[in-house]
Amino acid sequence: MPRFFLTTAIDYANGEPHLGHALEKIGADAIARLHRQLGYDVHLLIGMDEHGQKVAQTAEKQGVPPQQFVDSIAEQFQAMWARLGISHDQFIRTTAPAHKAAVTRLIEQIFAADASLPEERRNFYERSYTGMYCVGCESFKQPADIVDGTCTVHPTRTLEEVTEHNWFFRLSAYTAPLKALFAANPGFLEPESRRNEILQLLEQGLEDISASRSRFDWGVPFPRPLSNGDVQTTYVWFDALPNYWTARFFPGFDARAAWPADLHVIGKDITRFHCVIWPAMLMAAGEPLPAQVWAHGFISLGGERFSKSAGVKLTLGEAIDRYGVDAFRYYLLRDVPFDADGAFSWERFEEVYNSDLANTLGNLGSRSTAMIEKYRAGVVPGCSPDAELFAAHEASLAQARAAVDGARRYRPNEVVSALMDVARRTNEYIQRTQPWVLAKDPANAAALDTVLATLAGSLALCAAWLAPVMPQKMQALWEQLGGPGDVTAVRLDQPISAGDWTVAKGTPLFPKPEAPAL
RNA sequence: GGCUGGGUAGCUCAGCUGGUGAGAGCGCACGACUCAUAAUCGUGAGGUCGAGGGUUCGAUCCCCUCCCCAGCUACCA
Repeated sequence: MPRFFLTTAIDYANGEPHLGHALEKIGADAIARLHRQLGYDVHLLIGMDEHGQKVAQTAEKQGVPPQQFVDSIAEQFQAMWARLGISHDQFIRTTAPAHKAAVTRLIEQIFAADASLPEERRNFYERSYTGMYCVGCESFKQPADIVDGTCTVHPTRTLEEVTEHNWFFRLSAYTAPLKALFAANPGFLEPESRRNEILQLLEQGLEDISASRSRFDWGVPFPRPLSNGDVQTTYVWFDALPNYWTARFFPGFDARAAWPADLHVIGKDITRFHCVIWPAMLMAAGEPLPAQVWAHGFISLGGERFSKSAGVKLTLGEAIDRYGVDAFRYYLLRDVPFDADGAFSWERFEEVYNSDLANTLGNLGSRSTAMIEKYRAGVVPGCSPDAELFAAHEASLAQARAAVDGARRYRPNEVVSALMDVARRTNEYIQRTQPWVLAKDPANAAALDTVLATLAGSLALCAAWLAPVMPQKMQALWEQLGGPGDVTAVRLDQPISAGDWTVAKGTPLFPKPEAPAL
């Protein structure tokens, strides 16, 4: 069984989970579930990035120790992922001892490689950095952030010129190797628009970056002291990025988490870190690179990019409560292409729920199970389904598969649309064959058998293929059809037959909200 | 400023390397049907394919200029 190891970005522990976090997890979860049902041995890794200055500051403002603070944030995130049905195999936290030890190990691995290099080529070296420091932000400012001698956030504070002595990482040495990587394997970063940004960056040439910090200590101590004896704190990205690599050093993890990963699912705002710094670190350490990075887009709200302030207008809880978890997952995956941005709106959510879920799919389930009960006492005829219709279905399934495990990967929204094609096509088929007319004349029994078998078979396909998107609702549909066991265990790469199942029409899968009284 | 991507029916978007009548879903209008969650099916509505110019026998798709939107332009993450 081939292995598929995918990760999401670890979420920064300085606030509550919001729609943007959810989009990434739901997308990665759908990809993971689809791969499981396609026969892969999947390992989905998610987690929290809990170090760094902002976390320490936020904890201080709330008057709690940082560890206690991140513990409560991590709890909130995990509760949300459970509620959303995220099927991760591992939840990593960068404050875990196993992670911290492994980060040290990776950095030491780079130092070990440096031992055989001449000094001017070593990856880690000490250097003084002089920059404009804003006391308000407690961080150095780049020229672009400085207007009239002050930072844009704190115009009343004067910037101070501060010199800091740090460990540096020779990122500049990786300009050429990274260019070679993209030349040999353009697909390392998808989609293409994001790749172009990185290629442009490489064209400009990379600058070295600091790998340690002196101004705060909420992090992993940098493994080697400076020549003056000071022990600094590892720069957060040298702590956060390695989580993908450190996951396998946790107790109980084995080959499924073996490095390298097959896929990093990240937001488009952090491609630079995952496609430049991270591969450079791995090259320095002599480690293999992940197979692919997928940068998804963002979801906006009311025309504005999603952020904490926008989160005030929309909490995940109310979005989930509107039509249920599965409908929320469906809406996000259906309406936000995984390679571009999308917009959230209640109007659109309602439209998608009514049209796709209630009318097209839910009603197809209702009418099909009703007819099988009415005309065949609930038993699905054992004959073959309509060959022509199923040939068309097969074409849709091929598209769905290509969208997740082929030329178009990874686009769960295309899987969703391919399966809606199946449902729509089946509704047309019903209208065309008119089973209620066939049922009136016993001479048409064989034809009616074929129609009913086709309906059950088509619905079984929908249930199995949409289970990765809507696990609970599709399990309910599967049970109404009389399918055996757990729908999430159904293999998508093998034939699915509903012959001889016993259906039981239940309550509507996607009930429409009560119409307002006029 | 530089770079990248985009501007196609009311809405969300497809349209591979240029070629007979520019498409889908939703919404809308009309019609059909009754198995079904007043659901479904069919038909239609005719959008200067951002603007202007160019190349070509012919361009939504190629080139140039301009306008508008989004993103990136590196150590907060």
